[in-house]
Amino acid sequence: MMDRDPTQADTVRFAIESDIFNGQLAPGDALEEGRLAARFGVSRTPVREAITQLAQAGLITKRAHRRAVVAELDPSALLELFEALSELEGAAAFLSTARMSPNEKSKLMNIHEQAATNLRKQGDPNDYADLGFAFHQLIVRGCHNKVLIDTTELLALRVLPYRRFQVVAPGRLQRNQSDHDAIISAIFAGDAAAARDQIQRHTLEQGDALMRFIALNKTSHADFYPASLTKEHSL
Amino acid sequence: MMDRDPTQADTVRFAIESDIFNGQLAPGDALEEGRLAARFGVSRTPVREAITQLAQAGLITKRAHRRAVVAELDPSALLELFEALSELEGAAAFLSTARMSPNEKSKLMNIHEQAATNLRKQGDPNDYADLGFAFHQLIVRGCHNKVLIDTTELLALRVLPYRRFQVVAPGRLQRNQSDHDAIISAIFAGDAAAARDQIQRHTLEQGDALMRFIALNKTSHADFYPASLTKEHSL
DNA sequence: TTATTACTAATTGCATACACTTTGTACGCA
DNA sequence: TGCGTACAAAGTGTATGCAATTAGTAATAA
Repeated sequence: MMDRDPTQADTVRFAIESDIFNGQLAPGDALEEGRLAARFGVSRTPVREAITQLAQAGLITKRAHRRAVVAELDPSALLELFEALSELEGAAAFLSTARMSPNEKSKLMNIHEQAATNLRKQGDPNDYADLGFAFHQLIVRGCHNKVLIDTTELLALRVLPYRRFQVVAPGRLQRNQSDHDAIISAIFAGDAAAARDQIQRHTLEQGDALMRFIALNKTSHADFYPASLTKEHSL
Repeated sequence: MMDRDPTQADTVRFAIESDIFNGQLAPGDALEEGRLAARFGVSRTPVREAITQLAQAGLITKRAHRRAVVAELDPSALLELFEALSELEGAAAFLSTARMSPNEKSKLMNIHEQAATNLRKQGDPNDYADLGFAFHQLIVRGCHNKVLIDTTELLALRVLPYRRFQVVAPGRLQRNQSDHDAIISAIFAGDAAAARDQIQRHTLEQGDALMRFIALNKTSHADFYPASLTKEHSL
């Protein structure tokens, strides 16, 4: 949508996105055009435009004459989101199995092994999460279908604000890693159907876990937002 | 996104959408904020907002300092779009097989039979096209997953401007109808996997036909836009 | 004639102003 | 005290104006 020569609306939009993914802005938080305008040193016009775009993308909820808020997903909405995402990722994986270049495949394997190492050496769980994100992203992008990629990543973005809820339950990471094992095996074996089924089940389970965790912890969202979440997620 | 109390931007947005789907606005046509504002009797502000939203939805292409144009899809982009759409519809059909209510199923069958009658009696092809659209829509909505439905319909919208290109090649409608036969049979038989495969192949073939037709007729788009296309497509 | 350049007109991006809607608060009443 | 109402403060939706950029046009050179 935006090209070179980013307009101020693009800049503001990106800044707000970052805030949402960083947790500076939590689901349910209100977005006031005036304050944002002041904060970014622009008028309300480009801020409004940015908000409109984010609303269209589903990251923000906007109703006429009411202030925009960062989209809040109740458990059932989260479930739907993950169900749809799992289908999209499954479709992408199916296509990627045949379409990924050797270079893309080796990148994927590389990420996967880095993750394994991180796990073995009990590295930073945040790093592990980032590697997992990259893993999924590489598979999705491997399908070489821009529409499918954009659509999938748009949905993936919508769960990102909830990522910090990710439970680090005992054995969860190992389970994740062995899931990834199965996925990567299917891809390298050229078994597209298996790749689809594996990643679909995997993503669905991730969603299930997250959903249940949130459902069980209905306390104010703010409690779960640690002040220090510095890592920027590349989009 | 919009609720009751539609704002002027919503009104304008809807009007532009209609123009695009009616063919008043063809792919490649420029959208001037000033003229649109004058035409709708509002200022440029709500027009800009409407355009921003449509751009985000993919119906319009917008670059900084250049005027917005109705999105143009080259054959390869169309192919990608249909590939993604076929996966989405396939996923929806898979879920719908188990989730459609008896009432929804009977509605679907009803539409299908109306289409059969239209075909047998050589009715208006436009009516047949509308029934086909409704057929797909009912299946998609039958999955009861709002995210998946919205995502799928968003992509379906993006091909709508090209719908008038639809070839009425000999036997094409019969083929379409027998495809639908197979799909509906799978759904009523409760065979989710078959429903998925059938609708996926079907949608992919529709896209292929359209794509090839457009590729073979590279003349100015305007040639293919008959003046009389009065039917409004319900969204 | 065709291509290139300079210039003008049209158009976009943004700031500002204002009316209308909503939200927060204090008051009055039960 | 609790609830509803009225008023005040804040915020959103839209109109308008202006500067920066693009698009159209005419003049010039090849």
